[in-house]
Amino acid sequence: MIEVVFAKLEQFTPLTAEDKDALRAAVTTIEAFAPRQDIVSEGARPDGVHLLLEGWAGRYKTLEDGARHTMAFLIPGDLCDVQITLLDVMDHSIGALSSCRVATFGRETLATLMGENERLGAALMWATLVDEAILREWLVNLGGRKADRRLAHLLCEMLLRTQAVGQSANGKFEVPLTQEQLADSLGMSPVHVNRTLQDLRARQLIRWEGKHVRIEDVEQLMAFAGFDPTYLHQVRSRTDRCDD
Amino acid sequence: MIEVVFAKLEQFTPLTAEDKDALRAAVTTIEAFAPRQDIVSEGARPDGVHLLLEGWAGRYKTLEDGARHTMAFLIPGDLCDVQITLLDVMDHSIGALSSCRVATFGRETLATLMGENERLGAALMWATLVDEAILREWLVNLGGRKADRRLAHLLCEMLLRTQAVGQSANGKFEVPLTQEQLADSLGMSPVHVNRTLQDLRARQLIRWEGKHVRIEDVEQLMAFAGFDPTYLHQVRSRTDRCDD
DNA sequence: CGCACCGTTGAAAATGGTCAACTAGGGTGG
DNA sequence: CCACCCTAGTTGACCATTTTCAACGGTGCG
Repeated sequence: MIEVVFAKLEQFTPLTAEDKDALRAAVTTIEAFAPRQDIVSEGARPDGVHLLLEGWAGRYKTLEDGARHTMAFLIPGDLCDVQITLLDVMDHSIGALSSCRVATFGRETLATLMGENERLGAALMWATLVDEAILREWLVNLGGRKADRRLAHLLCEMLLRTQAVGQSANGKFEVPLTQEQLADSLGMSPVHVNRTLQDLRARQLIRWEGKHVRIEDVEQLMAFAGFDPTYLHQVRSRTDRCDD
Repeated sequence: MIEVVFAKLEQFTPLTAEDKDALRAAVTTIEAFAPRQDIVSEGARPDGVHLLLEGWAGRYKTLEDGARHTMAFLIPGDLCDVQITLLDVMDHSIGALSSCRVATFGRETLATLMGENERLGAALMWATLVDEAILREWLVNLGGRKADRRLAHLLCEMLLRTQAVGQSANGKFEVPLTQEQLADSLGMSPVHVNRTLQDLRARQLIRWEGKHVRIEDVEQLMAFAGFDPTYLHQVRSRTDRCDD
């Protein structure tokens, strides 16, 4: 199950069997989380580094008025908090959006591992830099694009990211989110997300079946969204793979 | 002139005279940039790490339609690209917003320095983590707050950040930006920035004199904006200082 | 069966964008 | 020194997008 993180990291550089064993050995616990449950809470000083194995989670803050804003979607293979824990307190929370399984690494274990194993260290560093690049793109997406392009852009990103860890096939992937959770990340109301999704469906850009999205013509959706995949820094290109 | 970065880093931890000398010695060049000139361009692979000494710069991307979105304001003492250059290509640009002076560190010089000097390494790491925290807060600001609160929130941040490097006194600081540049960072039109500024002035929350902003009652502005300074992770509190 | 959650719809209202014009100030060339 | 021009800030009127409120239908589950 931890294999998913290998797929993630190997977008950047191939890992040896020893690298993988070392990572496997660094895992201290594996826990399950229910939807809406916090994996790491604001104000806490977590003891370990969390790796998402199954399900989706979100990085979020709660505003004065009680509204929630999601700053990142975390999918299987994503590390939640490699660096952040170096600061005194978490300035945001990480919460499960669907049912999740989460592995925890000991903080020091991982730190020494990154120090000793240069390839692994670089791969983990690359992963956090990509997360930051995604954050920047989200800011641009929110600040500069209208609702329909914005949603389309998010879906393009989801396609490429799920593809990279073998969670999509033939342009079809699972989005285990409610429209409200999507709304919280896009800075729009749930109602408008609903209408915008309908609009994208009407334009034949996407197909939505239950919790699954299918994108027939990726080129067309990317053109509509103004999507440029450079920011994902997926060095080694990857073809679709089936879920295992 | 490089002293400004000491003020910045000492928000996190005090530096010794040797630390400061080491940093000073790592500087290879100091350059001037005119407004609208790029300091680092998208697509480039910069050779050094840039430190802003004077003036303001912005991290930005250009959208499909030619619009520009600013993802961060950089003020004196800020490092532009400590980590980003580890990736293959810059996925965004850094441009001067006012007249700037910029110091450049040799990439390797700084890397070995961070490796050898633990205190300096930690301070620089802290600085980049804070930059990331600011990015997250901007995302929330953009996604979750209406125009007036959003602008007010940005001004609160600017006050605290300029204060921290001795660039503000008695709630008054310079904002060397046009309303259009503000608009590019807030995801709103220049016209609406103008009207929103007038609104804040009418509410007596801010005073705007030329390129200078004065905030009489910080508490009130923060309350209006829903501003919580935690995300700036200013460990060591600092009082106002005069420009030198 | 009934409750809770989610997606969906309609209509009214608010927020912010666009367009166009006008002003004020600073610099430049005649 | 003045005319000119460019930029930045400002204003008004109109329009587009998005939010809000309220209601309804389906579905899964205790």
